[in-house]
Amino acid sequence: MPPRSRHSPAEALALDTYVKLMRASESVTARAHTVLPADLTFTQFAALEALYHRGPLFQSELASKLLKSGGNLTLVVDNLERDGFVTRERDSHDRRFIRVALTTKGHKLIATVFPRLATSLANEFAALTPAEQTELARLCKKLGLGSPSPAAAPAP
Amino acid sequence: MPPRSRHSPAEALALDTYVKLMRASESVTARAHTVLPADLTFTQFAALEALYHRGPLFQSELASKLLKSGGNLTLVVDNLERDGFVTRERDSHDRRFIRVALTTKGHKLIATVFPRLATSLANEFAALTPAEQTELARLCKKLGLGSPSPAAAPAP
DNA sequence: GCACATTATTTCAACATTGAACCATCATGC
DNA sequence: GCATGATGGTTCAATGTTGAAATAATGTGC
Repeated sequence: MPPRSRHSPAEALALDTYVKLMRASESVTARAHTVLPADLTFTQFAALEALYHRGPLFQSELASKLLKSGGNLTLVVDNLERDGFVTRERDSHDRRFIRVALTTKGHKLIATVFPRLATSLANEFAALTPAEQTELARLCKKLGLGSPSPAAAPAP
Repeated sequence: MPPRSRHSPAEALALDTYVKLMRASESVTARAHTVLPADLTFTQFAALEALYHRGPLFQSELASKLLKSGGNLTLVVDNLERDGFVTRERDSHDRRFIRVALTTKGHKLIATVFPRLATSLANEFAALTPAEQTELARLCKKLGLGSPSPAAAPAP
């Protein structure tokens, strides 16, 4: 016997919306990703993009922008450094910090690749009208901020 | 000099919407995930959930449901089998196929954990009204299907 | 100045993920 | 039957990912 769905209407609606949200983000990402060079991973792209649009950053800043762990960034920056796209430099005032900056090669790469991704994303989102995109952005922002529900509140 | 944004309005809107879409899906997933047992990964949960709601599946079916590669599923099922949550059984008619099924232990786990996730998701989506959730689901579905743009069409 | 906590990074084990190479099994055409 | 090709699964190398432990540098209280 298959388990009969015993969800409240609120749960059923949330589940359905969640599945569609995940499918949309995964498939748009997958399709847009195809315009990137095959040997550039999405995380590497995201790191280069952050450095491109914000200038040199500390590894910890990069980690929080990308919502990734510190240990992860160590590896990602390792690989980008090995491939000559970024440089590491210890901060002279506080030598715990490491400043990551684009090399000329890295700057050239992201300056070439980013516009391609922008075009590709615009193409994907052309499935929606501008008004629909604006509404989607608004709903996602509201959702991403989180509900001020008591169940989600951490103990003070 | 920071690169001046040289995007068309369509690209700027798509980029903004995309970032919010990704942030929303990532943060909702991260917050909802906290109700799962710490030693159960999200992919393992997703696999158990598929088996729970659809019954035994071939590994290839599981891979396509979860949008993951075949090689990946081999490892995920390995780990689930090692922990006693699923069993593998060769199909007697076509011995290339492997049928994956929940054990009693696996069934008990997902039957306990899934309602917790449903409640948690309902809590997250309470940030939106039911009408907003319905609209979000509609927009995500439309977006996930992809636009019938000529640029996305593969060569016949 | 010294113990102590704090912070940034690294290291490590475990798992996820992909894509390619490989193996086993089946189906087809001869 | 047997070559051939297609299909499902496994294996492998490389990268991503986390969380915890370890390092290193800084700041604080005394």
